[in-house]
Amino acid sequence: MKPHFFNNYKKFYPVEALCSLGFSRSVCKRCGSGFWSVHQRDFCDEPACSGGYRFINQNVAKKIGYKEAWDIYVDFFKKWKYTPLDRYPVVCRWYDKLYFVTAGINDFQPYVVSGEVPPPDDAVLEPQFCLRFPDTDSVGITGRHYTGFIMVGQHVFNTPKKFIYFKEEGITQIHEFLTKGLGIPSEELFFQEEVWAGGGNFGPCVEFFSRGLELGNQVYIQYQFSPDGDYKELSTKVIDMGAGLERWSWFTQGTPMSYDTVFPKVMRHLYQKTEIVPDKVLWNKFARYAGLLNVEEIDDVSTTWNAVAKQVGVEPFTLKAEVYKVRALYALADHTRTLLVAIHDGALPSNVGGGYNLRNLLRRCWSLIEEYELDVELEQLFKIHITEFGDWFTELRDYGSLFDILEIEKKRYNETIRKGRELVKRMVQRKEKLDIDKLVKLYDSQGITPNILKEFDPSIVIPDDFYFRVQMLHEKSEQKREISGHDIERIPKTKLLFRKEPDSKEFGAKVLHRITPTKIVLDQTLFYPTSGGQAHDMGTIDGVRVLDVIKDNGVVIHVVEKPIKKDQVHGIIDGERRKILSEHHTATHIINYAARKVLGDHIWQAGAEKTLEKARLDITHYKSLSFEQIQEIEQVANDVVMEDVPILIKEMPRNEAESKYGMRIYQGGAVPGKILRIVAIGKYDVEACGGTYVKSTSQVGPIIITNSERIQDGVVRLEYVSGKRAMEEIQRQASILRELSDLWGVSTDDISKTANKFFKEWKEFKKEIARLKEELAKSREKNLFNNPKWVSDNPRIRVISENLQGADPEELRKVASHLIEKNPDTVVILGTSDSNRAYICDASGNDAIGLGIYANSIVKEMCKEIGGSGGGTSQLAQGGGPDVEKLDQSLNKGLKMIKKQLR
RNA sequence: GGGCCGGUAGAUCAGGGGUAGAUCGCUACCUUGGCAUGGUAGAGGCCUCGGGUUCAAAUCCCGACCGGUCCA
Repeated sequence: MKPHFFNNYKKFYPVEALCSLGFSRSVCKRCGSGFWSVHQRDFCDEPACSGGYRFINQNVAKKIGYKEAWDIYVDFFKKWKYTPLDRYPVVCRWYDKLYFVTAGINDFQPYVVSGEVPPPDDAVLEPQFCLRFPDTDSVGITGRHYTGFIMVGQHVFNTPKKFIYFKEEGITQIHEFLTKGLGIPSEELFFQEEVWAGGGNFGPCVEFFSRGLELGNQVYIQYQFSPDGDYKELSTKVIDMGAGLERWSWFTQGTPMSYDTVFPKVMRHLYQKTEIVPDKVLWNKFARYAGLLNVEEIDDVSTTWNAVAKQVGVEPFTLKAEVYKVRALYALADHTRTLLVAIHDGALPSNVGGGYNLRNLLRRCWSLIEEYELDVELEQLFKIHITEFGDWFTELRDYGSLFDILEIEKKRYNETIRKGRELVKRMVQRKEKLDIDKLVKLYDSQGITPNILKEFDPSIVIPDDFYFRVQMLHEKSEQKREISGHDIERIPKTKLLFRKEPDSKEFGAKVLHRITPTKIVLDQTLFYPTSGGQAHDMGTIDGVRVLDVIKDNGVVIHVVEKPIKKDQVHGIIDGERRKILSEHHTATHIINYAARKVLGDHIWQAGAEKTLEKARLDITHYKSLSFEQIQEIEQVANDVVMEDVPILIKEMPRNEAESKYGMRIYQGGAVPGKILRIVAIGKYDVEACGGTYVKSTSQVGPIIITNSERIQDGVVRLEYVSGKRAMEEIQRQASILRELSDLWGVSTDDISKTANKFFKEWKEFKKEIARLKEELAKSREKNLFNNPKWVSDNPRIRVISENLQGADPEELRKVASHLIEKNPDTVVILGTSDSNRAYICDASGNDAIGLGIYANSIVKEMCKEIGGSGGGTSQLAQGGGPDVEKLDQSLNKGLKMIKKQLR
């Protein structure tokens, strides 16, 4: 696509505006891109083409602070009627393709960009905090990379009906802001032609640079990829300008790295606590080339380091040591800010999904502290960010369970490291071979890093492609997803009668389409289809049972038991079933509120299901719930029930709902459409949801939490029942108790005391039995020893053989092993049996073994006699078989074998 | 979402079809004026649970539960 845009640049880029601003086009002699500048030049302004950052320690423009730059920006765009918005949460709940917001435009994907939902305003600006985990290794080195940063947005939404601004206006406005707002002289600006693609859309894009630093880029989203690889023009055309706010203040201040201008308080604290003082002269020299060290974009990192070191005029080793040391501080400052915002917005560190990125980041902080032996407390950094960054984004002051979460994460981290160390220590002690495959396996399954291995065995060689090998372990073909194959494109959306008439049970409708004879689509329906975790309604259509109800693209499909011929039909829904489902759904919202109240604001819905039997809600939480917490949630939920809070359902425009209730309304995930259906339980819980509900909380009846489990790291599942099902549950539990109390003849209050007593007694009896068996064995031993079946003369071997009826296999073993322990010249053959199986145990004393009498080979032969098999060691062997009546015969056989061996 | 690893004494872990172990901790006794320590003896186990294979399962297989870890 790039060559196409390049060759037809007049068609795709804002050529007219750039010309009238005094810019002319050149082609970079190094990278071949088209770019625009006031004075002609051979190279574009990419750091690699133009020789690095050339604003360090320079005064290109007047000095501007971090937030100040945003304020100037908002102020500047006012005259073009741009509306500034609040930031969206970084946890991207409205767009299920992403865990986190990675660019400002994500705020409006997918429904605004696709045209399905109107934008908050025609032209908007927003300071969107974005997360970029792939940049982790560049943080603190290139000066411009962050794992969490503010992307300043300029978004204009042009619809076929209304044109606002597009390429020419957009670039003119940006030019004016850069020159007059930030005060950068026009001849210091470079506009480079690029192509951007994302989220199924693409379009031309102009990146703007000054002195080797990209200050932002403006995308003109105007095309959409088709499934067949082709593309088509979008009806809605969008300006998507994004710029890292961090870079603006950095550019004007010219400090070596941007971090010092973004969170100066945090940096000051870090310098003070660690007593690390960056070498000013070195950093000023280094910073100019720092931008070239973006590990994501260069193939050979060490060559680049060598080149940079040469430019700076020091040994690569010295440069790296100094840069990495200070980088640790920059990384700590960046990572903690990222974590603060992400956790505040509802994400949790865990081992799945986006949570894994957060845990990685957190653990990287601790390992940096350890590696450089820094006297830094992470909690303190968070606190300073809360003051410093929270001064702007005041919501961050409500940090909720943050410090709890950190404490638990720290414990987990320490535990993992400790376990890893001990495991490696043992392996090294045991002199186990630690080949490459083993190292990779250790890291993959136990998280044991090569560093830990080196601690215990410095001779271990870690291959350069270590992490590549880890990835190879995970390479597997992706599972294909099933796609619903209903041909319903041309059928009109079904009118959902249950929305307007939640209490109706019967309706008339027309059959619009028969997908199969038993899968029918009506023009309207009262049947609630399975959606939003709520199970479907059941009932009849013209007397034929409805088995399933599915929704596909707004069309409701009724699966019926047998074909219905008529075109005009009458439907009846099962009111009792609907009632229970509505109760369970309402209870779910109440439980969600109760969990949030008891556990904290980090609680979000992570999934839900409401069936006839029970309901369940998965919530985001960082550890298993205690029984007390479960009971407290149950209590709070039932308080809401008893308060008899009316449930209000109203439809309202998405923008209005978002601004009135915030992003909390998206508990169930993405909800498409311009109009949202808002379900409010008083002041307790407000959600955008399409389910069915009762009229007020008291109709839910008692709510009983029946179970809670941690279904994965960071997600806890609550299972509960309400109304009629709750009554059944209470009675079920009562009858279990009743059964027990009847059985044991104690009152229900004493059940646990009695169970305790029984368990203790059981343990005591078990020990007593073991002791008695031991005693019995001893007396048998004496008896048996004194009555050998046969004693050979020379060498002298005592053979003891007996059928010990009534003994169990374990007793045989005890007796036999004791006898040979004390008397090495003894061979023991014992048997016993129960109603369907005979058991044999042989033991051979050391003297006997020396004469070739092996217990295991004798047992094997003996067991053949009784139709079974056996084995063991030459000293002690056991076996058995089903032919009980042949036991004596088998014992004789054993005796014969020994006699034969001794002859 | 997918893969991998683990669950054995109060704690940390060996063992890996055939007699349940080590270290620390615990209890008692000895040593001492007392403590630290040292010595001796002992208590402490539903080998997570449920199925299966087997003459025999802590051990092998399947499933559940609990935990850990890596990757997208």
